[in-house]
Amino acid sequence: MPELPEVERVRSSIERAVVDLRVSAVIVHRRDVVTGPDDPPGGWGRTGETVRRSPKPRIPKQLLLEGSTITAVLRHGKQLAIAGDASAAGVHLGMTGQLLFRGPGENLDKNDHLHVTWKLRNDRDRPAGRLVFRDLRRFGGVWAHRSVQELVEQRWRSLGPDALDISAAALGDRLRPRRQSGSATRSVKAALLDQKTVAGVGNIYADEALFAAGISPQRPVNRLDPEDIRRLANELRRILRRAIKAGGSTLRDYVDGDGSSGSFQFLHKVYGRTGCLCTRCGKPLRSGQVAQRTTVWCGECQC
DNA sequence: AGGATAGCCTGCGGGC
DNA sequence: TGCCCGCAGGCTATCC
Repeated sequence: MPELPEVERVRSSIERAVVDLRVSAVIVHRRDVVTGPDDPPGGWGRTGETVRRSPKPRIPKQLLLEGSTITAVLRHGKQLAIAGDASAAGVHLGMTGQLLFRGPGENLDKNDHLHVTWKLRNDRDRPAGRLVFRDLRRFGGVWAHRSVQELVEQRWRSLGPDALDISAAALGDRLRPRRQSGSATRSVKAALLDQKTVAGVGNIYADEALFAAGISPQRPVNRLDPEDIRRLANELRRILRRAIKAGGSTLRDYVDGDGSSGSFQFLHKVYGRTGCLCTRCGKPLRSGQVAQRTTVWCGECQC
């Protein structure tokens, strides 16, 4: 659910609250949500044939910001990084993840899917609240790194350019199949959801951008002309910016770092509106599976 | 190489 | 009321 606009709201709200504070202690309530710099990329014991929930090595607390002063909170696509002066923590919210700031008096239930707590102190060494990572379904996680450079190298380098300021030229370049192999061309929706094409787009904003650009989600990428790509890049940037202004889309779990929900869900033109009438032509919107995801579009306005 | 698929995880709403 | 089923969805591994 959190896509680029929601993650950007989390970033700015958290950054405002925690920059210049020092992490006096970090508490990992659930070790399997944390991945260390030398762990396998998918995390430890979380995948495939490996024994699930196998014991994993303890990660030194200094790698999870303990003792660091927070210098910035960064974002690329849907990924966050809390930068400290001695280490950096990557945070991915997945479906239901939340990064929340709580002031000194404010309480949270430790048993309520709370996985990591960073205790914060100000420059006079007084308690200044805490930052917590919550995640009901645990599709998200926290990545411990020695530095922001290491985090970017290991986790962000393989991602495409950030969708918020993607140019038509960059989008066109990324959409083009890496190698021409016969007729194997994926749909534009599948390409948009692929974080290596462009970082930050999920199911909601893919559908909204394709509707705004008048392009069918099923259209193969090799049948997009330069004008289609120009419109798609423009609409993508425009919708993401409007969504950030509206505080993002809150469907169920999403709130920003202060606990505020968004209102862009009221401005969706297609997502979640199967059978409703198209705002442009008045015909009912259709839905189906595209790129293995529930997709809503207008059969009249998008081709 | 890219596409389809399964699996991770929990809560909720619909149907019976 | 209560149970079962399907669905929601970001990402990775695996197989085709």
